Amino acid sequence: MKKTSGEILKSSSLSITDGRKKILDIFLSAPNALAHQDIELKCKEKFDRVTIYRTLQAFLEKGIIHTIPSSDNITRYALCNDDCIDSGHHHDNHVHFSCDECGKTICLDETAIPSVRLPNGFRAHQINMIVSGVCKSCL
Amino acid sequence: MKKTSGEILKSSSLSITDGRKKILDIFLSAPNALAHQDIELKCKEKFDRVTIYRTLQAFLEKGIIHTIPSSDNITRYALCNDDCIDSGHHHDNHVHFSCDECGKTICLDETAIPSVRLPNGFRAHQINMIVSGVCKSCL
DNA sequence: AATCATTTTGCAACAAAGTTGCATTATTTC
DNA sequence: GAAATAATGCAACTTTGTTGCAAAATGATT
Ligand SMILES: [Mn+2]
Ligand SMILES: [Mn+2]
Ligand SMILES: [Zn+2]
Ligand SMILES: [Zn+2]
Repeated sequence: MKKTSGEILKSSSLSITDGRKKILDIFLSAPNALAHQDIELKCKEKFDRVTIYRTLQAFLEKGIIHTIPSSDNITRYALCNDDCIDSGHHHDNHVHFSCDECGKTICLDETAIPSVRLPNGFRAHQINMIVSGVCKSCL
Repeated sequence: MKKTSGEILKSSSLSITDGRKKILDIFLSAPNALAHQDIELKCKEKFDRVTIYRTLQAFLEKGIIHTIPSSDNITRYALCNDDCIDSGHHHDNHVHFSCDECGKTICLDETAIPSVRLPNGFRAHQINMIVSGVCKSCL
């Protein structure tokens, strides 16, 4: 059973506001990762740009969403799995896929990032893997 | 024997200008990846901001440098190995490391990106792996 | 349910990053 | 060296993100 936006906000001890509920609902029903601009287009007339920035910031800190690095320099956000919310720090260990055709970025939640052996002297804390190519829908 | 900036520009059929030579020299002597701002700080008084943008763009297209995706939304550039220049398309298959301490990003040229098995229906064209943590110098 | 303390929001103003058009200057070709 | 071609600097602009502050909304308390 999936949690509602209200429940997620409550369990993250964020006060429940129209803006946060709306933005979280957008994430909950989105099939792909969202950039700030995507969210702005979906609720520009309702909420200020600054509010969206601050909301995303709050969600990030609470472990509700995570960012996805990209070559095109646009920060994209996607929902975390529940563990991030509870534990307070991110451990999204899956591969991200960016489609060259449709431009969409998605979380491959089932695809774990393979381990890699670094040169001596380097200590890894976090690993990101972004694969680009053609996605399932565009093939 | 390392190529000079002039030789690299010539073999990429780019006309040789003071700006391009200077910026390429900065890359040739840099131990880490450079953001636009890093370059600007090193030659602000000499070249216009726009010229730096256009130079980086030209270097990218010619396969002289490649971009490194990052979470902090800052595009960083580093020299490609020679193959990219000759073949005309990028195939920088190494891991990138971003140090949380010193903030520097470096190419781990000797560390190949491990292969990963994607779900059915996805076709990979390019793979990026960015490891963050503590680098050799900061340990 | 009304009150009060605490957060959140919208607005304005700003800073930084990146792009485009165009006249001027530099580089290459002949 | 002259002509053709390409690169540069400047101005103007867009997009992205940040900050301070007053007004509005939320959550806790009575
Ligand atoms: Mn993800
Ligand atoms: Mn590299
Ligand atoms: Zn696609
Ligand atoms: Zn370091």
